[in-house]
Amino acid sequence: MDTTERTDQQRSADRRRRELLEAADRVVLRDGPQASMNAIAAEAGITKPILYRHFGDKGGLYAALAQRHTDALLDSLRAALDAPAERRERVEATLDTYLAAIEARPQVYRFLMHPAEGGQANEPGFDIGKHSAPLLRRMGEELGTVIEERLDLGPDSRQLARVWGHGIVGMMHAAGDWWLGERPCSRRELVRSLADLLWGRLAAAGDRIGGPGF
Amino acid sequence: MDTTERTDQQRSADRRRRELLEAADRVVLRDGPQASMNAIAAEAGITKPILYRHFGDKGGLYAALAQRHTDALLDSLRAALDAPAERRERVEATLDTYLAAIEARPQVYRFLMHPAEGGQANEPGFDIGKHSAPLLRRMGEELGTVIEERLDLGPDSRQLARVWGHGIVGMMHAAGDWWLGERPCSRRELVRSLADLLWGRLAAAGDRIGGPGF
DNA sequence: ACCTGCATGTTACTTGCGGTAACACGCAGT
DNA sequence: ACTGCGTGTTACCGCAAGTAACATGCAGGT
Repeated sequence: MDTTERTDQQRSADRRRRELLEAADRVVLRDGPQASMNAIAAEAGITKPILYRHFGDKGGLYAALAQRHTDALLDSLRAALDAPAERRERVEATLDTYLAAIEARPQVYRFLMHPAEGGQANEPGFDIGKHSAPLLRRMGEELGTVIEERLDLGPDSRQLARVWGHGIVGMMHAAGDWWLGERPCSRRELVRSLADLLWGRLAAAGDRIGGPGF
Repeated sequence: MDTTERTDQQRSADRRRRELLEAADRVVLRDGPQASMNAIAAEAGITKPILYRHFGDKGGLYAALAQRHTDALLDSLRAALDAPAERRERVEATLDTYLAAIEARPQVYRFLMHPAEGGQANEPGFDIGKHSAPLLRRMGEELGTVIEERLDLGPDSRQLARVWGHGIVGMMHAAGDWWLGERPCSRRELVRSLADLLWGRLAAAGDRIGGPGF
């Protein structure tokens, strides 16, 4: 039957695709976001056109690659979010999970955050990276959904939850990016500081002597 | 005298430099961050090598361009931060100033946030765009300084203030980016929602029926 | 056995960009 | 008139994305 035949072929193609993605992964892990198609093909032991047959263009490959890592990270975050503990504990666990991930694989993380590197970006027929960070968006939406599901925010809760989701994710991201570059403190301290911020310590803080305060 | 002569030349060079930057500005405003050196040169009515004589490489041009806008935006933010009003009012004014800026010139804003486009990045002697967003970093540092200057945060206030600075800026950025793409609400509403987040409404919110809440 | 279809792989090319070398003009000062 | 120097050009290199055209291995039908 052609169904079994096609299934066989499809499975083989899927396997190949996964192998290629893993090779690409290794290269990105080594070279960061500016990994070239040639380098990826070489790592996989093949040549460029095959990559293009499998993924269309560089944007396709990057999207597939990004989705793998994004899915994995989102799973971890969901686990931290779903842990049986107090709200503050879970917020801290979520922040810590994210920071641990970017700490473990900075190159991959940079790739996920800034995949628009493509270069001249000819985009003949397709618009790769029209806005830059699919991971940020997905995390923001996800967190927004969770917040809306579980918190009682009164009217406009949907809007508010989504804004907060994107806002919190952005806070996490920017602080993590800065922290990763300068390492001004331990991860634990960073987590506590950010959680404190979310817990309203900014509003609660007293003014410093000499001025009305921020 | 050679002093006056050199001053003349230097002034002429500076004028030229400013003209070139304005031409580059126009192109970036039109084409976004992927504006090519050729296009910028053409807009300025000259050819590539002159750009390279003035700015060294693309990174140099982008850095100069970024600094102009970054300085301007930071000035606006400082003004909002320094207004004579309650803390909450000023936080909202600052958020609104930033959002108004990115709303007015999305292309420029995208350029400032993702200038790492460099491409193959030969980097013969220099490392352009090693981390991606100088504007974010500068805003984060600036805000951190302001917070530390004016708020009494107890011990470790320096660390805490810097973390908060980068965190708040990141929140502003991510939420703004998302908002700019989807326009899910008015700017005013967005500002209020973010200020509410910073004011601890996340911690204060009640659980929804059926679960322990986020 | 033979031909056909198809996926897989290759080499060799085009296009477009960042960046540079070498050459040409204009205009001070001696 | 000759020299230095800043301004401008054309023509080129290297490299990366993406593509066309050709080769090969392996099903399955006749």
